[in-house]
Amino acid sequence: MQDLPLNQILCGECIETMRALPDGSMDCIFADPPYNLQLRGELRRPDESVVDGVDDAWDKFADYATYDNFTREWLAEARRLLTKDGTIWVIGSYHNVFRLGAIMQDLGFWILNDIVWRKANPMPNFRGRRFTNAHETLIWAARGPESKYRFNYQAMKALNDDVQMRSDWYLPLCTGNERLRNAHGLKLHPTQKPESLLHRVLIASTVVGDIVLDPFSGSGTTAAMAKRLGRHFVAIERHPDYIEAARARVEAETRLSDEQLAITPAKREIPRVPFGSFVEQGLLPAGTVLFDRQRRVSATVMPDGSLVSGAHRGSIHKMGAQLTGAPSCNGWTFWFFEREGEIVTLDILRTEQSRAPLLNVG
Amino acid sequence: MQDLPLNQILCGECIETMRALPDGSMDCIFADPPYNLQLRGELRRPDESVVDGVDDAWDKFADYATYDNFTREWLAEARRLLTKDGTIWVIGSYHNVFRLGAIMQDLGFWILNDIVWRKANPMPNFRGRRFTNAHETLIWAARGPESKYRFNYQAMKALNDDVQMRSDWYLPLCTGNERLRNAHGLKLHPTQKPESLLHRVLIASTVVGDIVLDPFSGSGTTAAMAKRLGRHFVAIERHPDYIEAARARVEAETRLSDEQLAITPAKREIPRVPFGSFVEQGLLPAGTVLFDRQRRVSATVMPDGSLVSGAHRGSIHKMGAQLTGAPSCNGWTFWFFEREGEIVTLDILRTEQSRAPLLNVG
DNA sequence: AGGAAAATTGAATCGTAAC
DNA sequence: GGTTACGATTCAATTTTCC
Repeated sequence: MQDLPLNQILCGECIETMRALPDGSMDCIFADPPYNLQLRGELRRPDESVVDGVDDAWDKFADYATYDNFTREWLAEARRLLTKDGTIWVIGSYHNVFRLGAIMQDLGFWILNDIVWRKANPMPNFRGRRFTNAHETLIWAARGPESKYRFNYQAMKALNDDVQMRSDWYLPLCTGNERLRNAHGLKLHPTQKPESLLHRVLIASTVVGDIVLDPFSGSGTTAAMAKRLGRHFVAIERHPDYIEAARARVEAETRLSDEQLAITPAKREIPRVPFGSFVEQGLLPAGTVLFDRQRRVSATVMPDGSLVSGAHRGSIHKMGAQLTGAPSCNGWTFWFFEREGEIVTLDILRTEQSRAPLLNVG
Repeated sequence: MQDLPLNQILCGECIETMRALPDGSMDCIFADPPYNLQLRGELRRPDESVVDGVDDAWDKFADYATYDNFTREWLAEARRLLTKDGTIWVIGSYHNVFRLGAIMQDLGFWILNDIVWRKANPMPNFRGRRFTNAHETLIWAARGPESKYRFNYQAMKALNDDVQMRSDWYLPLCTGNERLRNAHGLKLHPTQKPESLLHRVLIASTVVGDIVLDPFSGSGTTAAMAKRLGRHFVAIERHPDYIEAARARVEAETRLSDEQLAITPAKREIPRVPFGSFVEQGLLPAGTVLFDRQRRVSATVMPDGSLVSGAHRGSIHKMGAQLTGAPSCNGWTFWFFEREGEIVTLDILRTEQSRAPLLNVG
């Protein structure tokens, strides 16, 4: 672990570069391999604009056998690099994920979960010929059935408003300022993953100081999030433009403080804090008006900690779901309110609470 | 289609029984194959009660190769039985779905979507060692890449509050009265699928009168829902207890009325009416001036139903495309004209026509 | 400046009836 | 079966432009 090229983005072919790294040197691997999309013609939106699809050479394979051989090779190397108790995450779509999963099983990986990344804002199906392809799949696997892999259960539970994190994650695409762009203002990389996805992956399955490998680094999301979260990374990428941009991105990233990095202890569950306790304590007065990020819906806080909006009344979660028509809703992150002229998330109450243990309402 | 054992639950081994059915006889197939779950020992809840998992003999395979061979055999038969434009649905979990999907692709099936069934009430992860396994995956595939498969897009959109249906479906498990039970009140089948799931599958990909095959019929959900929705079924099951229960279940089921079975029709299935027929009937006089929404271009209606603008002459579609430089154009929604002081879309002619069948111009 | 309307965009395997 | 021409089809989130 001494001569590892830590916290670097290595330039080279993925398989070849992995071969130069020592056995059992990685605590975790995140891999976003080519999807082998096999797009045929150009696709237009109903307004006649052309969809900018993935037509890069790196996503072209002659046939399934060629793709499988490539997949088997890099996955075998990945398994060799993983520590005995390490885990690997591989992301894909229906075009390739079945081949990925089957080959992983054949190589001896032990699948722990398949995770569905439900996209908040997927591209629609413009021709009305299929269901909106609104998700991608992550396979999370241990090196083998006997691995004592790491899973930060309590941290995941805390991230999910104190109920077990499910295998379906609802996260937005990488857009706006987060998306890296070239000199012409066009997206640098066609498939840049959102930081929120890597954040959850790393928090779930690694600890501070762990070494994370990304064999298909691309725009460097894994590397950047590893640095932010106090993990080490080894990233591999072959395209010089991506490497240059990713290095600048990592450079600009700052590591969080140890305090911020202290995740929920795995031993015992932190007492769940009901929303109503904040109202009781006057930290959020009854009568306060909450609204969502877009200010499309609003509701008023009642003295018992319920929300009222029109004829509806319910918990912060129920009301968020009801007013948006969603099956469920995390009220802590859904609602916002105004405080000292600023708009703040409801979740700030819990954040501040955890830093001030004297106000324990457990 | 004459000697098919329609609307019966056949007793026998799945592959062998399929072999006796003729090529291209099934419009749709729904398959819920064994999951190859490799549960090591009993699973206990925190209160020490035993979780009633899948441990039936039919779900045991020696290794991946054995499972793959079985899978390849029944999927090959399924493909033979499918009509040219038929589709197949296969459901699985991370234990087996990657092998299913890869083999389907190898056999020539063309995947249309992978659908995530998000369970409203999944079993929690009692040990806290993984994410709650809260979904199963359905693979929806056509017989091949050139299939003109059926997808009732408008019906799915209507089911989803008029936004197109996504690839993630949120549906409850099969519980309560819907769950078949034996004489002891215990669940009859370990993996009985909810009727809502089959309802959506059948409404999405079949029409009234279609023939649906279920090679792993189990508790008969596919057969029951096919009968209710006016589809024919051929079901295969080898376990006598399941067959008996499923036959009684189907018997008790009633077919909905034709009225209740009417779904939102797709526009492309409504008979076409040539634009010229409206001119012939005088519903739109020759000489009428058409213009686009922004009144940027205009054209005059000729007696033969063509449009003229400057030196150009052509159909409503060709002219719309030509005058805007677009590669194609739907003239019906592109053009407007003035009627009784109001600006109306050209498409109003077809709308009014369909409401006044006496004006039949067929 | 501020608010409203318009434009942009995303890992996409995205026609078919009629002649 | 091949060819031609019709004509169906989009959601959410940002960002940019317009008033």
